[in-house]
Amino acid sequence: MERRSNPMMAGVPELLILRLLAEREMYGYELARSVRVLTEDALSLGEGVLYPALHALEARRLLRSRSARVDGRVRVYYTITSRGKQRLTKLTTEWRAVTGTVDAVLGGAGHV
Amino acid sequence: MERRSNPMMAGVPELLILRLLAEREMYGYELARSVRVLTEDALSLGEGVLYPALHALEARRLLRSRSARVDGRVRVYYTITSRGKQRLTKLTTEWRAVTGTVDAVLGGAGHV
DNA sequence: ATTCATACCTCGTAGCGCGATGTATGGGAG
DNA sequence: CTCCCATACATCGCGCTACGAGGTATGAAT
Repeated sequence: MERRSNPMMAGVPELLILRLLAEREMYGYELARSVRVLTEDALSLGEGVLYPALHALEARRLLRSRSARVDGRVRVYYTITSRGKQRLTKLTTEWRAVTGTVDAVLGGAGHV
Repeated sequence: MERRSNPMMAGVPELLILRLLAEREMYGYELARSVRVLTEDALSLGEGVLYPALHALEARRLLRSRSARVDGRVRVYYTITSRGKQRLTKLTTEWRAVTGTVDAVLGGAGHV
């Protein structure tokens, strides 16, 4: 019955996925774990978000995937494409613009 | 035909409205103008976002409103309630947590 | 008489996060 | 040998939200 799903997370999964894959190739489950570890559980990339996001990103050709069997289990490894890198750059710029502007309003209050 | 509606804006309207009204009482149209001016057009609080948001906020008792006729035109002035202030504090904290964590991932890349 | 700024409003669409749920395998505990 | 947990993939449906488009009405300026 927990219905909270923080709207501030909108856009964040795509950004994080692209950013982490820009570093190195990873598989889905590994991405989820990485986010948990990197952010010390401040953010979580749940499976209901992660896998659909990966499929959508691949469909948009921002990622490419390969399957591999490791220790009997199937893993799907994802790599960022050059289009993905461009998208990451654009998203990062947008992110800084939006958050920077909001921060300015939150901070600099009454001077207008 | 412009269908882009930046997902990063999720949660931002509520935050901005509460923040600006914490400063002083304002009416809807004034809020829209204030955001444009304060952010130098970096952000816009369109009417399709603004008015539904104000109504929802009032329904949740985070705002209170009064109507006034000024120069023949009707204006609806909004004031933040104490519950609204609490909500603003909570949202601001959340905002800083999320953006701070994402920034950390964006910046500090490969050290894990 | 027309156009523009002010000032309010609503509707429909589309996008997205997310919990819940499902499948399957390998390893360790009992 | 069985049970459970971690690994590893996946989908579905709900609900929330932003936002363009469209609608009404007034006052001032052209």
